[in-house]
Amino acid sequence: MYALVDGNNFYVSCERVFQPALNGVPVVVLSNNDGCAIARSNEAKALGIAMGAPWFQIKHLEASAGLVALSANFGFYGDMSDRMMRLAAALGPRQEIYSIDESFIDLAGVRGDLVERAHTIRSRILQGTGIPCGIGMGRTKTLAKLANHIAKTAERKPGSYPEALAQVCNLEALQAAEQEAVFAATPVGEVWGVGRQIGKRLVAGGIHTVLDLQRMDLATVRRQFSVVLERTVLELQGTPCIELEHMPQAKKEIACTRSFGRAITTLEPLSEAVTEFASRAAEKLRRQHGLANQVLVYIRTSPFRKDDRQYSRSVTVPLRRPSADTAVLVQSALRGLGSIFVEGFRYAKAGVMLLDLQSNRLQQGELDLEDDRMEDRSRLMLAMDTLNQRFGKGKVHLASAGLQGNHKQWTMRQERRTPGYTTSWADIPIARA
DNA sequence: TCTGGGGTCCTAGGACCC
DNA sequence: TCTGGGGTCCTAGGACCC
Repeated sequence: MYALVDGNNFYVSCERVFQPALNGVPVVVLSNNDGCAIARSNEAKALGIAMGAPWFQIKHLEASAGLVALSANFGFYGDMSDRMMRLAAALGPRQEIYSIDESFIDLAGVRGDLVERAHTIRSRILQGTGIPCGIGMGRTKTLAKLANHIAKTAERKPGSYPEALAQVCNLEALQAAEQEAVFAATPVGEVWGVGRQIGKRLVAGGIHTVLDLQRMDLATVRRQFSVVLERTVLELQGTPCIELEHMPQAKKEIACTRSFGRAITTLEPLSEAVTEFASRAAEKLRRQHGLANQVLVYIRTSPFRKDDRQYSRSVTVPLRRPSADTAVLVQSALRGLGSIFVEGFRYAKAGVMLLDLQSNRLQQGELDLEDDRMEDRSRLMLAMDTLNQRFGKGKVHLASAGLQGNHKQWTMRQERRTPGYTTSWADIPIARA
């Protein structure tokens, strides 16, 4: 048995903790560049705002419907997430932190009334962090996800499901007929692993609900779709195929990519951006004690600007030896950039990815005379990381990232940023009696 | 004017080998 | 008259997730 604990409208809920005036108001949190809505309050959903809706298309709701939009404050959300995860962990013996607002809990060996226990944990999270969440439980991770969706929908849209399933839903506690009714009332696209494309194909084939999918013939699913969807059907039928990942796995690739605040046409600001992206990626790589064997860099124009001539290219630069050295990674990325940059386009986005990662504990011994120099380099990297951690991101960086004070042409827009309530001493809220 | 960022897994097809 | 079969590795692209 598994549970899935999931914060409701997570980023919006975080903001509401410190701005209670936002309760009951339609609120969205915007992606980087204030580009599109990535979290919506229930009131915003009720206004018909879709996930990922571009801000410029819904901006008029500010005036007409009192919509409030905030720039994403990921540092703050990450801190709230840690607090929530620590409380959620008490639900069972093992926890997998699946995303910033979701964790799976293995319920093996947990005794007593699971629904009651889940309600207790839910209250503790609400009291301890101010974040409301939904808890779903089932025999497999896919069923737990589904139960979570049912719990949240039952709360948000009374009448959609039995009232008793609101906030906490344990599918195992339902009678067979009740479970069938609930599955028959849930569109197939809500299943974990069924996205837009597969959902469309399923519906075209007459599979409309979770119940339809659960009853599909496995061989047919495999033949017409893939082993991946077959696994999903097995999980819906109660056969576990996806294990709980108790320990966080080392990343297999690390990316840092950004859209620019406005279009870039020349090489110099692109070089600055690529330097910074490679530096950020290198920091992440060192944090997981990894080394990269290849660096990929890409640049592209905006596919949304139909009138612009389009260009999109990437190149992979192999490294002479595995490395986590910012200077090595930046140089490789810049060399790659030089090979794909073409004048005459309006660039909207660039990115650096570190690929073919390995652990630095497995480093191949090398017969060369540079060992001392390499030692010095890794001490330099450690010093840089420590300084940046202590005094703030990017305080120490390579000169090609652009000197501070220079106004960077490519930085993103963030016009509605809220304070770092729990992550910055200067921003700590003050309580008044 | 204006549309995010960071991941994983699977598959098909080509290159290459014996 | 008339040119095999099978395996592995790599890459690009597509689908999914939050």
